[in-house]
Parts: sequence; C-alpha cells; structure tokens
Amino acid sequence: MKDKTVIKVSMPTIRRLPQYLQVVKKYHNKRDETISSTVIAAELGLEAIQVRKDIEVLGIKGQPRVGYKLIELIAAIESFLNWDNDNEAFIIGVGHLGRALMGYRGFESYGLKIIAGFDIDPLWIGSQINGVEVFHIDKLGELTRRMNIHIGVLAVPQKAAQKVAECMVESGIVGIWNFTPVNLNLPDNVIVERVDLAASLAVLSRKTSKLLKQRAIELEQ
Amino acid sequence: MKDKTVIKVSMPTIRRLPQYLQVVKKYHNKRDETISSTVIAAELGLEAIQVRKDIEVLGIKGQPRVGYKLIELIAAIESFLNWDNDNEAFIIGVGHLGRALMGYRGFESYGLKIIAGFDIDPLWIGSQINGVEVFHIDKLGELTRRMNIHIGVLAVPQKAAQKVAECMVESGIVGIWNFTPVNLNLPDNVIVERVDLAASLAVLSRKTSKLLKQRAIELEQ
DNA sequence: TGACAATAGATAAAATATTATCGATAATAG
DNA sequence: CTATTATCGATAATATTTTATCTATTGTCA
Repeated sequence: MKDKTVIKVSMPTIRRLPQYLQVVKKYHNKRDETISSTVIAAELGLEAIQVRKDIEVLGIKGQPRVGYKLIELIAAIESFLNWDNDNEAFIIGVGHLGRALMGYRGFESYGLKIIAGFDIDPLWIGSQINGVEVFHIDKLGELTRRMNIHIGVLAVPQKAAQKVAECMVESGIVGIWNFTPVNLNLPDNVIVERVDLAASLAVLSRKTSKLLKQRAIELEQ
Repeated sequence: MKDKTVIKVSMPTIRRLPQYLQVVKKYHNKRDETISSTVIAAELGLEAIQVRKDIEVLGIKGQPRVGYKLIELIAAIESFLNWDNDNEAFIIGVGHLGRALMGYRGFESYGLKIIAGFDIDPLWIGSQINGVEVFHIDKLGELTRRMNIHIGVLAVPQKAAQKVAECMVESGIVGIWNFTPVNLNLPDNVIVERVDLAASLAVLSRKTSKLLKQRAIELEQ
C-alpha cells in the first residue's frame, strides 16, 4: 500500500471539483452510466487532460474508451469534499446577505445545512427565516457545543466581523465561511475561507475595461 | 520607452490588489503618507516580497527605507482596476440575492454603481429597492443602449441564467458578474466572472474536515 | 477478425507563480 | 559623521500548476 495520504492536492483542483460534480450529476440524471474526461472538459471549457489529472487525486480509476463510472465519480468527489456527510452550520448575521444565504437551497446539494441563525437585532431574534430559527448571539457558544457544530457562516456588518469571528472561535467553531470583506485575524488552527467579492470584481473590471479599450482602438483605425 | 503594455499580469496578482487597496486606504485614513511592503504583508498575512512584486506591475516606484506613497499607490491600483471611473451597472434578478447585492453599499468603493434592477416578477417592477428602480427585463436592451451600460450583475434563478445571460449579451453588455452556479455558454468576446460559492465551500469543507480528522487522531493517541 | 479511434494513465515538458538573494539607497541612532 | 538597519528593485532559484507526449487498453466498424 503506497502512501496515498501524502498526495498533496492543489487548491485549483479542489475548486474545480464542484464543477465536475455539477456536470457529472447532470449526466447521471440523464441515466448515463459513464462519463469521459473529454465530455466533462467540453462542458466546462477546460482541457480533458486537466480533468483527468484532477480526477486522479480522487483515487478512482476510469476505463479507456469509456470513461469513469458516474456513480463512483460522484461518490468520490463528495467524499473528498466531505459533502457526503451532512455538515450542519450556523449562520451569524441575518441581515440582507444572511437572509439571502439562508434562502438559498443550493447549499444542501453541497452537504451544508444551515440549522440556526444568530444576530443581535431584537427584530429578528425568535423569528424564523425559511424555517430556520434565529437566536441571540449570546446563545452561540452554548448551542455550538451542544449541537457539536463546526462550521459558521459569517455575514455580519464589516465593523462587527473581527469580534464576532473571535466569538465563533471561542464557541468552538473551526471553519468560518467569511462573507465580509474583512481579513480576519484568527489563530492558525481555525480555517477561514473568504468569499472575496472584491477580488472577483477586480478581475471583471480589469478584463472588461481592457476589452472596451481595445474595441475603441479598433474603431479608430 | 520600453513596452510596458506587454507586461502580462497574473490573475492571482489582480485578485490581491483589492486587498492591498483596503489596507492602503486604512493607513491613508490614519494620515500616514507612505506604506512599506512589509506593513502591507503583515496586515494580510502575506510575504513582503510578493507584495512588492505585485506593486511592480502598477508601474509606480517606492523608496528604500520608506515605502510607497499612499496617494500614488491608491491611484495606481484604482486606475489599474478601472475603479477610478464610475462603472455603472445593471442588476438582473432582484430576488433575495439580488436585493442583498443592491443593498450592499460596499460596491461603490469598488467603483461599481448599480443604477437599475430588472426582473420579470410584477411584484417588483416599478418599485424601488434602496433607491434603485426595478424595470421589466424587456426594457433591458433599450436601457442598456441608451445609458451605455457595459456591466451586468446576474442574480436570477439557476434555471433562467443561460437565457437571461444571452439576453444581456444581445443588449450590449460585455461584462457579466455571474452570481448563479451556472457555467454560462457565451461568445468569447464577453467577459464572464463567476462568484463561485461552491468552489469556496469546497475549500472550506475539505480543510475543515481534514482538521477535524487530524484532531480526532491526536485524541486517540 | 483486424484495423481504427477514443480514452485512461504514466511520465515529461512547459508555463506560471512564488520565494530567495543581493546590491543600492536612505533614514536613524549613537 | 559613521555604522546600522529597513527597504526597494533587479535577478535568480524554486515551487506549483498546466499542458504535452506516449503507451496501453478497449469498444466500434468494416
């Protein structure tokens, strides 16, 4: 038995896996049995070789001229991402964004289940949003421990972010999905993943303005 | 004059620039005049050398033992990202997420100004959300052309995404900020930047579950 | 059946991105 | 005034990620 545990998986690979999962599920719904790297690549505008490389890390085998078994592939990706277990999560901050996230049922297909919301605004506390109850943030520690929750979605206003995040860590949360634009300063043994809208917009702005400038130049000529 | 236009800027660099801008603005508010790569790096948990490399592409110069002039740095980053011009944008789909985005004032510091919303739901059409009027999507083409809009924020339900995106392109929009989980199939001369929540969650899930497993192993021993 | 084409998977190469090294420079302390 | 130290910026080295090449396998079609 070779040491599979040593294989280091690159972040770009991890980020592509959900896309593969999406495509693979689509073909599974079509009652197909297998799918080839070529097809996945075509669906996503990638190279087949890259898809194969990525799938390699999952530890499953395909068959030449046929492809990968859909069921195996789905299971492998979900297991790799821990999306086969139900990951229960709290959401902290039920303002506009928080409520939008609570209303987004798509998370459940990623194995993420929001089971409670927290806020300090009395307006929301005690109410239900999409069937999920909202508690005062004072209850966070107690409920986190009692329900053995590990993941928290941070959707509070920018100003409160650092403090609330520290509170989450104290409560025992180890994975923070950070929807604020704040660079949280937390211990190393806490995982923070930031949804960086500014970064995304930067890429869009830069590319779009370049494109428009180029078009303007072409028109001049 | 060497050809500066040929310098190809990497995507990771572009994505880090907004973070630098955030830090730099913070120090600007503190009435500082200059900032060093060391300080920026420390604020963001990066390496100073990387910050310097990134700033290099902006074409500005720093001073040894002093750093970069804050004003220059801010101007350079904003100009590079085209965030110094007001980029007016439409938002298509004013459901939960769309409204959350319309309510998020942070975009304005990224030079993005949402000036109208579009939807098909009569419930919203004609109403104002955060002072921004909502129109029927049939008006998109006309208004896009009349107001010379280039950027559209796509926040419609998954099922409608491809069709609405095609409609946006027809209307003359060249940059689509895609908040749906759909891989849009569009001409090459359209810029699509997807906010990929699944990818982000994949990284968080993977890292968190690895951390928890490791802790479990340590407890056993 | 036998030639052919599509595909996985292994290995190698190329391209990208990050990190290190080092000389030059300028602020600061003594 | 000089020694020291922080910092930039140029170049080089390393690491990471993507892409290419090649071989073996397997289904398809003549």
